[in-house]
Amino acid sequence: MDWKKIGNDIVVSGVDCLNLDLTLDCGQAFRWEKQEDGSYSGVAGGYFLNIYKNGDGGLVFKNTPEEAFTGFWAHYFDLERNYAEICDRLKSDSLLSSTIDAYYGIRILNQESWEALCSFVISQQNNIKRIKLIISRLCRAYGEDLGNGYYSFPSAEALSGLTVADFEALGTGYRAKYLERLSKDVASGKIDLAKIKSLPLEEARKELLGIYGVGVKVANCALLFGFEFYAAFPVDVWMKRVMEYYPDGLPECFEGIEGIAQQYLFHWARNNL
DNA sequence: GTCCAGGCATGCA
DNA sequence: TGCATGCATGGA
Repeated sequence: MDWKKIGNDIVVSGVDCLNLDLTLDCGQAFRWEKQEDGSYSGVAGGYFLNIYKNGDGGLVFKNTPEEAFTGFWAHYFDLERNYAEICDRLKSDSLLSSTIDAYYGIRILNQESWEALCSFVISQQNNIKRIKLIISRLCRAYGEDLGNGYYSFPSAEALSGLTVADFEALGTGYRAKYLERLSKDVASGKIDLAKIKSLPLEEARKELLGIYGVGVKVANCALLFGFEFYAAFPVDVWMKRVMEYYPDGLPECFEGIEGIAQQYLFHWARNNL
């Protein structure tokens, strides 16, 4: 991975295995929208970003300060990780072999713990389109105004004063009571997300499972997308169908990177099952 | 109108 | 421990 500043843009070359359509619109993050020119706009880490690939395959971070790129976006897009090597390894599994060829370029986005946990509590028994709708309302109502109609994901502190009725008004349905308690507990420090991130996987999962409204599926999504546990393997209604292809358990080549394998299988399931 | 979605808490055996 | 049930909402 190599990058340089061109005007106000950061242009990254040598990034293999990154398909923006597949990565930004595959149900791991809910705040990216494709623009008419094919680029993607969204917000993460309190930063607005417009991103696209240029004709040379370079990844263009438009109007992006160097410190935002090095301090946040490079890690968010997991640019330091060798996905080509990872995909080669996963392709020793026969189902993933064809799946990775078909959907090459899905990456894991390293989202902030709070946003990921909160988003996946909202995601339960819900569809991706409506998850995006609810989160968009949440950010517009309580996030920081970044201009041009973009808002940051509201902090736990910003949400800690809301009532259950306030969350219901966003369309969160029966999840409102989970969000109300979660916001207060994270804001007060009763739930320490940074500490959870520092624990071994099994202990981190146990901590998350102790949170009201967080079960196995939501915990594993949060672990994978918000706590950098690449061995977390979320199983939702789609993945349950995929699991019939692995009656003897997951193959050895998934070891340690189960979450990346899962993203390809999830995408395959949604398009083929 | 019915069914479903990146499920969970609760009650009951 | 495992299983049935209720739950809010909006799109198909």
